Amino acid sequence: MASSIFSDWTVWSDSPILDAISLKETLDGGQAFRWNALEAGAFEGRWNAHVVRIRPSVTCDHLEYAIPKTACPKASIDALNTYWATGIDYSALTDQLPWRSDPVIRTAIEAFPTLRILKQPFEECLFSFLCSSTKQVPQIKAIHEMVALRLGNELPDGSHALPTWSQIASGGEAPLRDAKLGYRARYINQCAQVIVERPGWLASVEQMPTADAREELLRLPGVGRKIADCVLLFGAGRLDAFPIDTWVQKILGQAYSLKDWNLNQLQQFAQIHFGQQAGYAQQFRFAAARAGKLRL
DNA sequence: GCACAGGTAGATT
DNA sequence: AATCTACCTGTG
Repeated sequence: MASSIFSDWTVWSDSPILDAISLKETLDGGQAFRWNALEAGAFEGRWNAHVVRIRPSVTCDHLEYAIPKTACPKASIDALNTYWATGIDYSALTDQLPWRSDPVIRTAIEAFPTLRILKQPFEECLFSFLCSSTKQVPQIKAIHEMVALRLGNELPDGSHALPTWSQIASGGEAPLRDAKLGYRARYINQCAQVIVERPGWLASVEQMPTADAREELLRLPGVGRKIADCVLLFGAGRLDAFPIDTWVQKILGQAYSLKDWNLNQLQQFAQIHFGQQAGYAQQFRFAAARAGKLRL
């Protein structure tokens, strides 16, 4: 076997414990778009300047990781813990969801018992979901690779990071069009121009209370309620953010008999019935719906 | 050829 | 305030 640029597999002592199906759904179910499956249940992912591999241990009671030999181990493990929000007790949160009274939630948790919400870099997450409108996961992933290759810094393994907003702004719209972003290219370029004109603004948005942060994100071209809530949920740990897309709309319509409700009414319903973990509950329903576990 | 895919913004009822 | 429609590209 050829020598690898990656370190040996190492125990990730603070790792979450996930079954294989929940792990795949968490990494490749539409929250993040830069994870790829390797052999033997392992995954390789990229965010900011990090390239990380993870896999279940032989005994499946923790995860192991590997990083490029040139990477700083301490920075990498800190980044992993942040990305996975390992400080949050997801098994306790799962138990707080209304599965006892809600058969949809119960079915979804049975299918993906250890599903988690990632805490991705806020600025990258905004880019990701600007790419996502009326696109399917494989296409979104392909777009990410093309944009990274054209505009992002090279990483230790020869692949590329996603570009910073500054790099996107400098590149203009053309490379985004080349990356098959279509009409989204104009929005992304406009966002980049706005963001570089206001240094520190986007970072400050991440720190705001959820409602204020959402209001700020909605000022960006191409960012509507759904994308804003995805960025808050998957990029800022706001589990109360509740993105309503075509899937969720269908689920709420069928399973909760809310067929003729409009988006605002559905938002209200979610806030009242699913509360502080509304977004987490939504991700369970979304995963179950996509897996065909719900009658829709 | 044509509808549809984890939307949004602007125009038109 | 609710309902069209254009906007790109890929897939079935």
